[in-house]
Amino acid sequence: MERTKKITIQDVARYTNVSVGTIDRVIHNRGRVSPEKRKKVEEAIKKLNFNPNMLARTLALGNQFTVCALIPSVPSPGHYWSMPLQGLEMAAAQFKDYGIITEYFFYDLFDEKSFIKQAGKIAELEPNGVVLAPLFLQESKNFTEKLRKKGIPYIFIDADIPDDQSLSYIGPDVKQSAFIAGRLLNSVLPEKAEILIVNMVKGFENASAQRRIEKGFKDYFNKIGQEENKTIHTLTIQSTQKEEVFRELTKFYIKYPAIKGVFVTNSKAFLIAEFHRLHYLNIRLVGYDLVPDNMEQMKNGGIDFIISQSPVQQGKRAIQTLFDYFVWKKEPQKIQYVPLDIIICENLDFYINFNRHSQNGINNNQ
Amino acid sequence: MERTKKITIQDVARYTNVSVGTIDRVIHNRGRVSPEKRKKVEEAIKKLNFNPNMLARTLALGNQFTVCALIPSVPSPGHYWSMPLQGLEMAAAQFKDYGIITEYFFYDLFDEKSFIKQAGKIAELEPNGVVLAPLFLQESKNFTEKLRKKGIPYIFIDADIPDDQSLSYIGPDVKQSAFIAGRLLNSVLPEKAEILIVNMVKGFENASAQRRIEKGFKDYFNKIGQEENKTIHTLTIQSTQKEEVFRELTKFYIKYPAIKGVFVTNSKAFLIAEFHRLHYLNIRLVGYDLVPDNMEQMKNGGIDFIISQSPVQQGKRAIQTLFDYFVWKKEPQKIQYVPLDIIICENLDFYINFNRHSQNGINNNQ
DNA sequence: AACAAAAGTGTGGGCGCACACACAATTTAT
DNA sequence: ATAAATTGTGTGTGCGCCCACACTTTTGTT
Repeated sequence: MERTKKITIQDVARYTNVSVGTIDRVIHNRGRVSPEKRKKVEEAIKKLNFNPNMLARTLALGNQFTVCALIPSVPSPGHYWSMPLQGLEMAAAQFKDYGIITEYFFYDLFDEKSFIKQAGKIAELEPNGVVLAPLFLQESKNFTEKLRKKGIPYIFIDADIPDDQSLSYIGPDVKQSAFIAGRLLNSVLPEKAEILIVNMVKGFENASAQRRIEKGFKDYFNKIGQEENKTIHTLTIQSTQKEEVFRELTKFYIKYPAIKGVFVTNSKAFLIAEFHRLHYLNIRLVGYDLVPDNMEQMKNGGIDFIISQSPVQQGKRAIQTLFDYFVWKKEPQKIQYVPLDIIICENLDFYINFNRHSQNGINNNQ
Repeated sequence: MERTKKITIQDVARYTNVSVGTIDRVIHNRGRVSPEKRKKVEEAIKKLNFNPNMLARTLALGNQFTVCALIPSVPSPGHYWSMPLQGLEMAAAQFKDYGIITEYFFYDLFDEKSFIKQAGKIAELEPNGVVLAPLFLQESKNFTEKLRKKGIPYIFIDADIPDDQSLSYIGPDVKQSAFIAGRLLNSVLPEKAEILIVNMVKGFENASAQRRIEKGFKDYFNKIGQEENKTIHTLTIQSTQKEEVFRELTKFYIKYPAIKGVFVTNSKAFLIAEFHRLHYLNIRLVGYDLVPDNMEQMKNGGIDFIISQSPVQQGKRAIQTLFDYFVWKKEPQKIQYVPLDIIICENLDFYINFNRHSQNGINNNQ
């Protein structure tokens, strides 16, 4: 078909009888151009509908930006943190040719020392930007303070530290996610029922998130005026080890045998599901995150609902945001909540498949 | 920080003591290079980890691709089809500088003549690729046949024509979406209940999709062994006009006053919700698509679940797929199902907000 | 052997843009 | 008045890559 000739800076120059240099000057308005010509050029740009070719611009500028990502390591293939990582990598590939260089620093989810160590490395590198999952509260605060002093912008993913001067937070609205959990669990429970919230903590993870989840969950039942009908217990287990969890659960269920629904505030709902299955307990279960263990339990009916917080998106978005910030000088929104997907047995497969394949990415040709 | 010098074709040339021309020849293996040098170059590329800069390549090649999108027009701001369009536009902006030129052709959802007319225009233009929503079955078949003859690849979005030789289908798995609807409705219904499926058709839309939805919905109840407990009625209304719909509903509900749950197979669930509200009917309701009217009814409790089929994603994906096909010569998957999001009152806002803002897009800086 | 054809290789121009620099036309300072 | 600083403008080079073309060497043919 007849090609709509794309107009270049040269076309504008010819049209206005000035040199490309002048055009360039008015585009970047760095002065040195007479008012008349400037006006003529500006009009021509409008009239010809000229937009600079970003590829050429990027190529000509040739500047580079390094961004460091500080996230938990991925101990096993299907682990939760493989998903944000995947998103980061996809976006990194996409923007590679734009001069975005992405480096990854992994820390042990249960060892704040490793966090400090890796954070130190990043601080030393002095990158142009940082993406971090601030799972250790105090250590993260120390780190971001250092970054602030050096003038390095940083973005939180997955968990937030409110009131911190981060460039942006990209992750779930935890309170709302708890509301959803409440709603979902409530929908499959009888009018009157006892409910259990299970917290599992190990190490010194950013526990404020868990507390906010718990609160949101309870708030939901207040909000809908069900606080009379539903008794909500809380069980906090200082481990994610199966044996330990099972022991605590046994103890609890003996004491409170009337539990009809359970809400697990982290990605370990599958443990509870296993327990239920083992003891032939017919208890509704809601949990977080589309990890393989949870998917398996969902498929065989041990988990009723999974709330997924777009982990891949989070990674992608983070890089995207920094890219926009660096290259287009676009100030991001301070808070970027991601979709909270409700997963049930029936739509499970789509979420698995859709995110696997070359979701997007300019450059996924190898 | 010390910048990881990105290696170029020149570096490879210097390293291997051959000219860039030769390097270029082996990269695109278009022959004319002796076996020894070829080997040396290939090794060097591996060793130096050279990847060609896609920006430079695109710039140098300078070829253009026109893609035409044939979709329903957007009669009002919040209309369903504004969302796929939004996705198309976002992706179009993203790939503009890569030489992808996107043109839109709109047809009237209720007028197959307009479809034929617009399709004719596209055929005349002979673009490099086409994205179409094949809502008119026969007309679409005629169109794609013409495209096939001309060797123009095309992609279906939103609705599929099975067994057609399209490059790809990007849209929901309708059967599965109906399963989800069944599951959701069932979860909020008593053990024994009467259910109503409402079809609304106007004009000659691709009705096979609706039939597949209906079948999938019924299949779900068979699958879970509830066909005994649930009586499923079907009501087909030949209009989407409020008055007409209300009249038919009245007639139906008088005849079958025991209906406890309704499943609407298109995006007009809000009409049913209004009717229920008007007559103080406490009936559970499941429908499709996050259009403003539905959102409003969901907020005031008239709709329990909305299933959303990632409309924005569909548009984005379509352009992305053609881009990959043209520029990277990447053969797409024949079927690309999109996520089926389950929307409830509690997560509604996220879906609204998240898709509005610069979801992504290299080039959204103006 | 002589010469044509083919294979192998390097050079240079161009894609669209940014920017440094040279120079001309001012304006300002001395 | 002249030198100096300032403003206005054009030219040229390079970003990394692709490709047409000229050139050299090898191979094949009668």
